[in-house]
Amino acid sequence: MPVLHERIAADLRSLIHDGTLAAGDRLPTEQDLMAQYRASRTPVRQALQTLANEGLIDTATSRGTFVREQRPLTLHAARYEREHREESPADAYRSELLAQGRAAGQTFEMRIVPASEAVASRLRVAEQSLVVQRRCIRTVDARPSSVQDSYYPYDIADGTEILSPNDVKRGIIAVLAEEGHVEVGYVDEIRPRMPPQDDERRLLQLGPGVPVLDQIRTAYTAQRPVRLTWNVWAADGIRLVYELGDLRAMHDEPR
Amino acid sequence: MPVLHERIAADLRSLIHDGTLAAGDRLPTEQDLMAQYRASRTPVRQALQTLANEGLIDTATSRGTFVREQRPLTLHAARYEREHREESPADAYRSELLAQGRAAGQTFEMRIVPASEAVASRLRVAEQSLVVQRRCIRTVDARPSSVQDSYYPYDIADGTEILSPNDVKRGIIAVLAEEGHVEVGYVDEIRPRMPPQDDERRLLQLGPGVPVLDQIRTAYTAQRPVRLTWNVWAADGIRLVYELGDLRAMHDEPR
DNA sequence: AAGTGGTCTAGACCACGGG
DNA sequence: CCGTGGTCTAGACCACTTC
Repeated sequence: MPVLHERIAADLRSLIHDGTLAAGDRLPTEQDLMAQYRASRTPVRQALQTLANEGLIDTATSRGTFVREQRPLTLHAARYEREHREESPADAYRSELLAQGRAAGQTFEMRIVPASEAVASRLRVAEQSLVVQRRCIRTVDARPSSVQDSYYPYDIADGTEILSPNDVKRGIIAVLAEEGHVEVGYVDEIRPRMPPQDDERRLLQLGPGVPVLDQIRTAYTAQRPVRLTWNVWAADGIRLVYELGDLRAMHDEPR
Repeated sequence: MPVLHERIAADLRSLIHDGTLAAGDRLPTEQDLMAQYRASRTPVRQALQTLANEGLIDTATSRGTFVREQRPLTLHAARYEREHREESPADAYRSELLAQGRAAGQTFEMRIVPASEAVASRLRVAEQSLVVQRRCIRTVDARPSSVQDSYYPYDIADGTEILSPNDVKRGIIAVLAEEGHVEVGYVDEIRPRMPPQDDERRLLQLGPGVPVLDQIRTAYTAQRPVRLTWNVWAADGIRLVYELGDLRAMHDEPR
């Protein structure tokens, strides 16, 4: 038989998995659990920390411990259908959320910043040279879901709507294309990262110990990289899907 | 100023980041830290647990606490070059590791098992119907790196090398093609998952609290799904790269 | 045998949120 | 004000590794 804190964790995990404790429900207090297991606070708190690490619960100081919503968002990062339908990415994002019964919101912000090493090497510009950063904080069901920073070389953005501080309805990719920068492909890097920087924690409203997922897309014309889109997702809230090849005949959704 | 355990964690984190403590080095013992900070064991252990969650250290019972190797493996899950060069996936994997100065190893195992719900829905076979499972445990630098389970519908595998208990040199995709099952595309699902099941923890030699990344590839012919390849990676040890579109002119490597 | 991390007890004080 | 989780002290015993 495992040790006490593991038994407590296993018991609570079962209650959550079998639905006795549903999303949003409050768990027994630490005092309750101490009484129930005739244990001291240490193993009780260790069990709760384990579950918090698993993303099953959230603790709220002075209020209690609550079962976390477990509905990861599914996003098609590359989709056969879309490539052949000319929908703008922003619209695709919104319609994909709606299809999953989620409410999408976003805030925009435009800044001109010196390129960090990570941005410069991908856009192939000099470090510290100016790039346009368009930040989009996306919310799902009124909770922050991702921080998306898109970067453009300044020489490309200059004099275009890319410098607009607002959402560009037809999509930045279309703007780039009109300016003669037609994207022909992109490279996506997917990298889980252990707990985020403090500012990311705030933006995404993450508890400590919750990892994030970077999705870094570098888009190219036939000549050069023209766009870098850096998404940071809460790791336990996201599922990315890449569809490759000719899947016309295959359009069912795996679960 | 933050609380004690956060200061201890921050101090140790700095020592690791600035190289004072290098990969493989042993950290001060809990007793040392208690003396150094004139603290009790609780905040010391909490600090160490924080770092363990961040994937920075490993604790080894009775031996000490050690700085963890921090060199994520980069794998091209989809690559323009490869699609046009006809290298078998297994070879591509090995050569990619070699290019990063890593030593690759793998063990094979073949079993015939009833399809779980997750497998059945993706391969579009009945739940509990028989499928062929080929398990490949991959090691990098003599440490387990991923567990890869490939599943094939039994009617397709029957009478082919897919039932062989050994590695198939030219690759299973080639075998499938010879049998008339030519893959035309695939769907990849990328899903971070909070700490893994106990058996996965053992196979991947993961500490508690370390998340994993599922990469689930369902490959299709023009008619049906014929292959399901389910990779489980230690989340902090992997970076996946997808190259899409015509990137012939663009073949530099982002960092 | 000595030292290490893993587990657990029994207390304490605090800040914060809600009646 | 009271209950909650967050932090911390000061001990204890254990299993295991290393010498």
